[in-house]
Amino acid sequence: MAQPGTVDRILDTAEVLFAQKGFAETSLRAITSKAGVNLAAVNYHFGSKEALIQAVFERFLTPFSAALAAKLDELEASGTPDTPETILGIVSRLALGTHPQDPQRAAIFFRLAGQAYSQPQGHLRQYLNQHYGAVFKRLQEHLQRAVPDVSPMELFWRVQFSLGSVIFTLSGLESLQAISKSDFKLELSAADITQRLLPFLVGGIQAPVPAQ
Amino acid sequence: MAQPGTVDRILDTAEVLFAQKGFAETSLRAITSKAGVNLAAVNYHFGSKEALIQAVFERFLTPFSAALAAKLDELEASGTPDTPETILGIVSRLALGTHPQDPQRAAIFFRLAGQAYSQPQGHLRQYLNQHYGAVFKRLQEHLQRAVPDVSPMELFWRVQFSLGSVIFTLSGLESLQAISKSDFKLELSAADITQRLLPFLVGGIQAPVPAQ
DNA sequence: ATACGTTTCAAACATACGTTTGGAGACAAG
DNA sequence: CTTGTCTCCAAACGTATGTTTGAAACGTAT
Repeated sequence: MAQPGTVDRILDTAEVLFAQKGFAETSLRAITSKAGVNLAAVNYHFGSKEALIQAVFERFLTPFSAALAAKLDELEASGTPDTPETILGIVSRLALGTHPQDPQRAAIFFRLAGQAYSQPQGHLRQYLNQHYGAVFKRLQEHLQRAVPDVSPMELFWRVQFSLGSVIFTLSGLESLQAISKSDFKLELSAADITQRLLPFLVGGIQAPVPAQ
Repeated sequence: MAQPGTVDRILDTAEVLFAQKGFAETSLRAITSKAGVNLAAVNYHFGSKEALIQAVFERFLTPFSAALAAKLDELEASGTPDTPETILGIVSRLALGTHPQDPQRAAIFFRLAGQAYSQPQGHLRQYLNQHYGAVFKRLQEHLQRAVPDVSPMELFWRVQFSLGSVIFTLSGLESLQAISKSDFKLELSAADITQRLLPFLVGGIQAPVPAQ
């Protein structure tokens, strides 16, 4: 049988390196040498570099979206009325807590997501939408019930704005933490920042729509 | 003397291609062949590919930050009280209007900025901060006066959140416009989206800070 | 007209990359 | 023991990249 963990070692290493340096800037040689496996292992187990990238996302997103779907089931069963706070709170607690054994994991993932979304060709963007779009739509419907005064199209854009805030902030977390620390002599964790993000997003999502 | 416009033709082409496909994914051969200049021209005129990237940013940011500084002078001289709407309005009108002859130019720049910020090593991020940090600080001070109830640190983070919304949205503009068009049968321009961004950001920036 | 600095150009250089290959080794089934 | 399958590995392949080179072309000033 296979040497135990070759596939996982590749995924673990690739995840970190992709987040650190980007997809194009991370070579298979860098991944395999750091993971302690042979260069050919990536093409043998995954087929290509691009398939490896997709596998990295899949490994993170599948449990996340499953957990999110479960939480939404729970919310609907309980009959709690939708508010922006509860819905966004669910997402943020989930994003930070899907891998509680490794608090850095969430930050890595958001950096990956930032990389994926800034890929202009939109290849990954399309893949993510295709595979996880359903849960995303469901989330948006709950939000719509929470802010009925905001039109669906307006809300669509506000969700995109929110996504931007989250991904951008968490994908540049280290630089921003450094600035914040030197300017305000206060070190903030990813959880701290998420806590600050929440009221910002709530304020933005339920802001009054100008008459136009 | 030089064939007129070699440098500018390179900059024009590089700007578009970098925004379309990213820095690493855009080769000097792609730039020079599309620009109709010799491959060696980049290294002759700029020194290296990285220097070309910096030059592209410089050409856009220098007039923008100068215009922003002038607008802030104007604002201070007029004695108008600071509000989030006026300050963010200045920035957004400037971003869309710095190159009025080419409305697509602003979108290109934000895609570039998105690329730069998602570069994890932060090389460009540092360069941008170093060269244009002063205007940025000044902008933040005005915002602080507009929302005195938000602590400086809280505001710092909210500005970062806002930056994320702007850059993320405008850098992925085409994909988002396509989704919006197919879902809502309505085509939106960059200016339309900026108009929707503004109340979202204002709502976020002046949202109540939780007791904590 | 000549000389000179600048710019352009085709070609080559060195290197790094993703991928492929052919064989060696391990293990289970017949 | 033999066969077959799966995994690992060193090496090589083909290609694309950023950069450098040396000569040709150009415009200007002497």
